Amino acid sequence: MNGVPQYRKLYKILRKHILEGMYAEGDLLPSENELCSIHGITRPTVRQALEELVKDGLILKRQGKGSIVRKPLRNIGILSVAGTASAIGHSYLKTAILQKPVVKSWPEDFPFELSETENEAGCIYMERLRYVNEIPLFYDINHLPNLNIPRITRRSFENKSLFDILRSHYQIEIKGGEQKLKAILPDERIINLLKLQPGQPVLYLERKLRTNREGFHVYSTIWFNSEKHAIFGSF
Amino acid sequence: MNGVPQYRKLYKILRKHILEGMYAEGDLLPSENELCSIHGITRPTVRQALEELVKDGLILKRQGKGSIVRKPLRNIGILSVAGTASAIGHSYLKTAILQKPVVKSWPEDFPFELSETENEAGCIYMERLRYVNEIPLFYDINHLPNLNIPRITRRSFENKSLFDILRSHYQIEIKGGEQKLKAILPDERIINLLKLQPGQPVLYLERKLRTNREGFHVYSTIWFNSEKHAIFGSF
DNA sequence: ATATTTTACTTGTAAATACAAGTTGCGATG
DNA sequence: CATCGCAACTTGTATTTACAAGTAAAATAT
Repeated sequence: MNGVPQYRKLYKILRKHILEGMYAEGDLLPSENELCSIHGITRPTVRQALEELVKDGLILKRQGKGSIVRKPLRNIGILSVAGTASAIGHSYLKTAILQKPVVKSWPEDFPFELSETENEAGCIYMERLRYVNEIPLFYDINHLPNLNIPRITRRSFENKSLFDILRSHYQIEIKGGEQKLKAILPDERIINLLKLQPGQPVLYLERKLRTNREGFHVYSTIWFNSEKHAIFGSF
Repeated sequence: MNGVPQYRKLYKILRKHILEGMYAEGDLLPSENELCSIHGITRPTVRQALEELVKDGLILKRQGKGSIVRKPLRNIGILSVAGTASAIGHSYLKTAILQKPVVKSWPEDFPFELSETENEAGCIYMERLRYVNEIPLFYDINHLPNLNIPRITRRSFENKSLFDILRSHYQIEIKGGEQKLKAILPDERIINLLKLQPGQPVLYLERKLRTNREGFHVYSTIWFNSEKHAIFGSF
């Protein structure tokens, strides 16, 4: 546990408290000075931890008032999904692996620009279908460069997020990314996979995710049935 | 110009330099220590400015290396739009006001939850249609609470962003927000406004934007033709 | 009682300083 | 000549201190 910065530790503690419901929406966190004396650190360090929470959208700060707790959102991977009828309990989420990770060469018509090293390394490819309450919600395909990720094709991905595995086994963390969003009429294959009605549109996303390894990106293409659930974003 | 914090001034300078192309993509900014001596401020202040640029996605930082400049994106209001064929020059963007700001009561079926004060104040309503190269790209309706924004119904909005007017005349700045995204088949009215083919889907967004005035939100509903242009996001 | 001022809190900005940790290139060493 | 290691950079983390500015409630004056 050492090697983890103090502000990071405090961030994780506060994050846990908020997500576990120790505070109601609109409650104030302890003041910065209180957090200092509680955890035996100084104010700039505390402020760094709070800054992270602001980035997550878990608090907002008001000068003269304090740090206000906001309602947390449910996430699926790094996708935030909001139900129109009811919230999605993570217990009802299921993942089917349609294609286990395999080594391939990059597709000819790959929609993203690749760096030299990524191109030479070849790629790992996988396909997943995610269900909520037994109904398919979205289908995604993922490409990542075959760079220093040994044995990834052997790992079991059932009920584990790709991002969790990258983080825990390879110390690869998602730091951000870019995405392109469209509404499209999907082709036959997607219609069958997501069990869509004819003429029913889907959200189509292309994303390039940045990681803590420079030049190592995760590329995802996602088809999302937004009839009953919407994609939710906070910024 | 006093009253503006130093880190904010430096942020604006660096932002300008990056957007005006003083640096190519991948270039390094001057080091933090160099920026300190150039502008006569200390490192924490410089780091605050750089932090803002990171948030904007204009730079990324690598420990031991420096602050790397990234390619800037074009924005329309607070929407980022990427062209599939060619980039959108802002000179080709046109705005038509379908409904000038008027005072109304909040709609019955308003999709957002309102605070007490917002509810009592009533709302300002406006509709716009935005064109790129004479082709309608998206239609948006906006609701904002009628709280301390005198004479807004009198102002001209031609070629001026709603957000620009809120900022310059009322010191209201957008600090963030939440959005819900879906792919839908639009109704007749939207089909006509955006000149869509029958059966052609659109991106539908509902957003609630937070401002520096507590309890003052801007609510937008957007129908976006994503056939030729996609919505682009950085996170 | 009500309105105003004060006070005690909150977060925001800023300086000066120190050391840790990652990156890169130069130079000594084999 | 090739390689290793060191030195000189870079950003990351952390402390200490000070004052400014916004908020809200208590104290005071009207």
